[in-house]
Amino acid sequence: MKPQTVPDILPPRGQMAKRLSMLDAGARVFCSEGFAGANIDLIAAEAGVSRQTVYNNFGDKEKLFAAVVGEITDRCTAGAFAVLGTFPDHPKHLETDLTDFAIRFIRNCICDRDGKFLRKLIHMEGERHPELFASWRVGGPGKVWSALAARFARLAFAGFLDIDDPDVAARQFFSLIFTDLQIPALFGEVLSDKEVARSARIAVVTFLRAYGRREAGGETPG
Amino acid sequence: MKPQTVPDILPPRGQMAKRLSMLDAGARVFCSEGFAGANIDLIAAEAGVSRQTVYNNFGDKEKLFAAVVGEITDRCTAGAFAVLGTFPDHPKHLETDLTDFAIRFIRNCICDRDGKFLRKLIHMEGERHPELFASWRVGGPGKVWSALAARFARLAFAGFLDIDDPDVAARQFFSLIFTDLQIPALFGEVLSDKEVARSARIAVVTFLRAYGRREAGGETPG
DNA sequence: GACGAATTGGACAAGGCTGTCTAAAAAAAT
DNA sequence: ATTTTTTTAGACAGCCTTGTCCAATTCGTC
Repeated sequence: MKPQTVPDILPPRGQMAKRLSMLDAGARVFCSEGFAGANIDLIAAEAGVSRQTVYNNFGDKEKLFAAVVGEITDRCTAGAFAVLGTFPDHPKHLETDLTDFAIRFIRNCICDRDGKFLRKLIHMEGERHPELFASWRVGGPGKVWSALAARFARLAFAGFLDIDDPDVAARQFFSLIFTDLQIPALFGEVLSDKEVARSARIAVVTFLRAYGRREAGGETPG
Repeated sequence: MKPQTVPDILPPRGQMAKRLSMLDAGARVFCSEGFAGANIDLIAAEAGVSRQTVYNNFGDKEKLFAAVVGEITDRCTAGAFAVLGTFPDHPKHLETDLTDFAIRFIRNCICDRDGKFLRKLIHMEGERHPELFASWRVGGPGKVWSALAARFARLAFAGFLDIDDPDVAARQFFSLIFTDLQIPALFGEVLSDKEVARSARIAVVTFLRAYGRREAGGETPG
């Protein structure tokens, strides 16, 4: 063990720190001003670097934007899979565990900074430059849905749920989760933990009304 | 009957035609280029008027944008209420009638031109200029949800549904309807009638699994 | 400490856009 | 038919932005 050189990228220092700083500032400015309205000088200032450094690192505005999109989509996909790893495969109390899972998903994938950025980036440039998001579409939502569907299928197999089509159930689960978050999210409103918890709770209640086991009566098993 | 003077505004002619044309072109250009990227010359050209006419009618770019937002939000709200008027208050076959209603809603409020414009406008400027959408928020989704909740409550009272909170059920109904449309809509993809019908169908099936009457068992009553 | 790479701040040209102004033309109203 | 209003095309100033270039400076590393 020679702690002299640190080959790992644990503390992003030096060039990497600047690069991340620029991507971060780029995400902020692009999202709030739009691509055309975004000002490279402002991005450089917010990143704490000179404009020339931005051009040195990314070439031009469009390439910077593409890099920002790549960074955000990667982070969002990683975040979604991280939360997916906390799915309650062996639930003690199904409703509670699913609700907690939903809360984690909302907090880490929808209401967080990257989630907001991703939504805005897609809305801004999804139609004009779909190729920027092509890899995200197949590696992000597509895979996340499949993975969640597999978890639901396992729960159904174990007798916790009554599901015909796990893929449909997975997509509808997300949709129900987002029900009351969509409009506030559009206007950048920050949701309190209480609101998030309430949204998750009523979503899971409805989800279980639709997909919970029929024979075993609802909330009072014992 | 003196058809010499036409006080009504039935055929939008003259100034009104130009105004609508400008609002229309403005919506197209603002939505595809963003506010900062939108070019007044291009809007004027697409509207078939001179740039000066745009300035004469709306003052400046921001006022034109506000007028576009007002026009689109008004149209979307009106469209939503028009579809709401076709709700099956006395369903012959609940699932079929609700599915048809959902299809009408998708076609006329989500997948139509104004629906697309509204989503983009909100995403672009909702956070920066929430006041532009304040009246829409209370008069649009808020009222539509309430109205749909009232219809569901009536169906529940008539014994067709089993609903605890009609407001929640109404919002979740919309949410389920949009499940499979969100991402394609983001990328401007046009949905076939088949896809729309399928989305509506599986949404209504799940909705009825959650909120259909309990005692009258679903598909396998025996 | 010394070297090379990266960074900085500023100046700079080229281009685009907004918003105003004007005189001519067209449209509408009387 | 005439008068009034609206529309048009074009020119124009002012401003902002992108992207490049360059000399001076700082940073990371040996």
